[in-house]
Amino acid sequence: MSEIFSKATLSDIARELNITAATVSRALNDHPRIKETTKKAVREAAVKLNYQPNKLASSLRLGKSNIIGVIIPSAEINFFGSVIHGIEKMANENNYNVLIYQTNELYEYEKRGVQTFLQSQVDGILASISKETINLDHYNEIKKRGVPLILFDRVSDALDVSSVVVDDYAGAFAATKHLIEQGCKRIAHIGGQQHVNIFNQRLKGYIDALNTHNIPVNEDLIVYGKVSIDSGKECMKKLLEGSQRPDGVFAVEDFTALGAMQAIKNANKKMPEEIAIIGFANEAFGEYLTPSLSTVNQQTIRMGEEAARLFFEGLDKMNLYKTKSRKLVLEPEVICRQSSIKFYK
Amino acid sequence: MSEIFSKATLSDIARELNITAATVSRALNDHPRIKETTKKAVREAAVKLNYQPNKLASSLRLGKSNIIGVIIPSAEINFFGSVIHGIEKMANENNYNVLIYQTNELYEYEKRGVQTFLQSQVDGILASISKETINLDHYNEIKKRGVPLILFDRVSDALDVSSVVVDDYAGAFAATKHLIEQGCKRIAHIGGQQHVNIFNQRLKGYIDALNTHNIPVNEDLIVYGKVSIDSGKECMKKLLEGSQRPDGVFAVEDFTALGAMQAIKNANKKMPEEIAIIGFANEAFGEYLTPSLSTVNQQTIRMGEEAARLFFEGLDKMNLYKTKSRKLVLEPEVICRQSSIKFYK
DNA sequence: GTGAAAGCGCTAACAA
DNA sequence: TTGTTAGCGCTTTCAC
Repeated sequence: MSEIFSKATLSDIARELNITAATVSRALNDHPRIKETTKKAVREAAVKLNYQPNKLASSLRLGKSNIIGVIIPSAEINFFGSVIHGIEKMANENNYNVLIYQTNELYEYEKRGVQTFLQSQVDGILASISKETINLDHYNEIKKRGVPLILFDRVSDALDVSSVVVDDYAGAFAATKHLIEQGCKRIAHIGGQQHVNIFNQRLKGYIDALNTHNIPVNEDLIVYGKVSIDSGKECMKKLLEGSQRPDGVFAVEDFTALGAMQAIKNANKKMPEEIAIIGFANEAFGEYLTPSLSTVNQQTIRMGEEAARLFFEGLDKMNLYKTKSRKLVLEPEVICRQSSIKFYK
Repeated sequence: MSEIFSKATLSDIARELNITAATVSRALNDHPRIKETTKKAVREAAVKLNYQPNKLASSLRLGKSNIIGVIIPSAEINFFGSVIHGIEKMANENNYNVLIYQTNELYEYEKRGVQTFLQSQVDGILASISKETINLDHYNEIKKRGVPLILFDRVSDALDVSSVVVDDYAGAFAATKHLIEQGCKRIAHIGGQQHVNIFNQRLKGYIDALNTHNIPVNEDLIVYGKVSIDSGKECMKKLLEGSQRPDGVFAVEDFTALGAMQAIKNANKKMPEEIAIIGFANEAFGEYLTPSLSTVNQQTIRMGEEAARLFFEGLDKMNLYKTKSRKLVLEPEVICRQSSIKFYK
């Protein structure tokens, strides 16, 4: 392989045709005042020389990279994979690229991600705040620099930026109501870290659903875990050993529900007859458990699309931060499966 | 909010301190021949002005972007999420960033992804070939431009590049052998598209395991599907309706196995007593099915790490393509769960 | 319709 | 130890 790796530039094409780089640039960008014949010649030379535009150079010149930075807690969580799918779909349609940064739910990584994105001159940042994060200075830094910021799913009211969330409160309310309708009398809740907004909202939805249906809220039926399979198992064990044996469980999300189901099986309780259970998030595995897991669908792809849409709309308006920030709330829906259906209508 | 969004540059710092931008650049990069006091002053001014380096400019100048482009079929597949995790880990350690492009298993998107990456001046591309792809010109283009290319998982022997794969043949052999050891006599295989290398290898491993153990290969026990839950269900139905009722099934991957399990349940057959089953890939859900699904672990995170490592090693050698391409083969291991264990030792 | 020239922000060779 | 200068590849204003 003796050939030298030659990357052709605008000037190479220009030299080939005895014109200037400026003309070549205009021709390739389909500038109206360039002769058709010139454009044709340029395009042909570009193909011949195997020209690929250097986006770095163009971005530097234009002050615009056509890159969206996306910060997510983990690419291994199905939910975020789906959201990214939605974001990429919109990005592709608008000729944008997507850079992804995983925080592994760690504050330090999140800070690094923000910094990396700012240095890479991304045109906007879409982010979902990690569980560990409490200090939000790095996000304020983004705003301060005039870089559009949109939050999705894990948002914070302390930041005045546009965001897309699922109505966790409504979803939790509906899930709890569903259990009530199935005849459950002692409905427990396995919650998550309460400083995380969405988990707190789900707790509230649960409580209000009980109140609305005149079922007393029993503190002994509420336990808080760390949002994982193991934690779900632990929490459920506690509930089963408590004095108030629940006949229904609303788990803060599906992995927690999964752990709880294992604990219930270990205790030889029947689902849904003795204990009905419902999760949240519609993770892929839920459909295939035995019994299949009822859950709440969050419209993940749509969330990604909407987050990207908010970003692009902000671009159109020239400056996102000049207009009032918008909060988009997607309506979740209960998915009834075997784990919660006691009565067949 | 009246403040102008001002992005400080090297010259801004220079002006502040009455020195030149070159010195500032050197100071921030900790150049040895810069006075300590100067460095200190520069760093302080940088903080004061809230300076963030413009990586675009630096990359353009250096001809090096410190970005690795990763092409994957889908971020929603857990497997690839894990691999990315491994890649990002290595990338972070080496001060690299990761750009991700999803092909959705489509050839056209894959081509676009490659082009986008080349234009973005990524320093290297790690890719997993989509199912639909047959023409490989776009990958050859990467090589031709002297950009390092490493393939992982879905590789092609037609491309002479370094790669990381799991030994699919060995994994399939071990999985089939496991079923034989459990006493299965009529072991079926639900395969995938045979032009996809890994699926073909798994078929071969299955056949050779049977041969090695003197079990005749029965064509009626081999069916080919499209690698999905529904397809797995369909294929299993066919097998159950056939004349050669299998007492063991090796499915080409876990989703296929999942579909097959549903078909088996629908037919009221007992697992593993009447039909034992094992999948491939160790998807997250397998552990939580009833019965839990035996499968083959592919060491996904490790795969990402090794792919990235191959890239960085190539960098050290100045030019990846000057040295012979390396094929790294990770050894998979059978994970025995309830779906396949007939005898407890 | 095209050319000339300048500059985006950074770094490196060469000078001093 | 620091300054001067040039240039990475592209786009755009101003000129003709």
